[in-house]
Amino acid sequence: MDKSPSRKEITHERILAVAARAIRRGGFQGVGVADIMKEAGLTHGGFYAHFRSRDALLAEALVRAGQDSAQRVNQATTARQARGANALRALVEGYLSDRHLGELEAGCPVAALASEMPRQAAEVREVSAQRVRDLVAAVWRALPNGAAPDSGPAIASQLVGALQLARALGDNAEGRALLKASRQALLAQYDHPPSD
Amino acid sequence: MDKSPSRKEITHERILAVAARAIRRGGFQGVGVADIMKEAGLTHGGFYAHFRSRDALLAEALVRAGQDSAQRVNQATTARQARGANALRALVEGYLSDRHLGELEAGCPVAALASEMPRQAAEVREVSAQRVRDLVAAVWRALPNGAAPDSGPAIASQLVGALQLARALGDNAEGRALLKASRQALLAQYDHPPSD
DNA sequence: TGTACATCAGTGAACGCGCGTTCACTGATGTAC
DNA sequence: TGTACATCAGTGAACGCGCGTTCACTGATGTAC
Repeated sequence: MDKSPSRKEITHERILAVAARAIRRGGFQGVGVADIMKEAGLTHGGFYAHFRSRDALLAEALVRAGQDSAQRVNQATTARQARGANALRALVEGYLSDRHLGELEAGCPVAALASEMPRQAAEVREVSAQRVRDLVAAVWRALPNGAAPDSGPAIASQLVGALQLARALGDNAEGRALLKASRQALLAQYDHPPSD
Repeated sequence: MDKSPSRKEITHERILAVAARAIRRGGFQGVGVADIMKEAGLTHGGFYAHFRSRDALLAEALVRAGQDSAQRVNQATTARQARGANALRALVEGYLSDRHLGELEAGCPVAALASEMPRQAAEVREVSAQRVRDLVAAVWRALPNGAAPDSGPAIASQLVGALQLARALGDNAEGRALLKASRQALLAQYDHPPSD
């Protein structure tokens, strides 16, 4: 049975929740120990009672961001499936939605951080690689039986790339247009709607 | 007619060439004024005779990186076309090559920097958006006549996404496998080889 | 061709600032009797 | 139930360091005569 969490564990979780959002908002390099602690309602001095180093926080925060995002994706996907979409269509429409374009801070950490990942310390890169594997696996699960094995990585790439290019264009008409084009191209290829 | 460049212009170009590689290697945030100047064989004090600010350098360096990379892509594409590939296949095989996976520093700046772009100063974001538009346009030019209009953004997204995910996995067998899968999926969809 | 001077590219010290990390301390929590 | 004490989470000052930016200066380049 779960022990009820200690005071320290509660604080640890609060720091982590703040950091998981902060790394997506500001990037790995845009996040400071003092900022995180302040946002969690603490002073920076206490940080090292909770984490070995800043990199250790980044690694833990990335894991947390992945969990949060996976849960959100699952909820959104389930809701779309309840309205009649198949698994792949539900995933693609959710991931490449205007909503996800804007919600950088609570969205997929791979899309938010991919180009910074190769530049991180080893412990952060390991967690990063696992986030990528998990994303590819999630796409794979949404594919119909008998899909080509290459489709998992290919579709995952397109999801991440489209969101990033759209965000680079901006959360505006131009960005949304790119997102829509990628979404429609994907659905046309992998999810031919029933002709009626 | 071109004036022969002044001493200052030559130095300016040298700083820019160093910076164009440095931003791809270290990211926008990983690049320091003093580092750039040192690598260009100068002291940091002279920097502000060449650039208004660090952000102004980042913007100019990104333009330069885009030009360098476009030239490389064009050369590689032309070489592959000379060996019989059509324009799209040549582009995809070049962009998603093991070589490009490893040469972060001289490769496509959009793939190297995409997730950092939304976090930059306005002058850097404007140049970033233009890099994205140029990439989509380059893909469009490689498509056969009559291709669906959505294919430009969709394929550009997949190119950028695949390179980034592969780099996050590492310049190793796992990263190359993801790259290969994306490449093959793309070519199977958009460039059905002649059956023989 | 040679000298005198103005221009200008680059130097290096200095600035204020914020970073990651350490540490002696405080004050609240919880246990022992 | 109440007091005494040990534990422990969090505080806040301090550290060394590197950053972007400024500026008075130097020494080389190039023009005027």
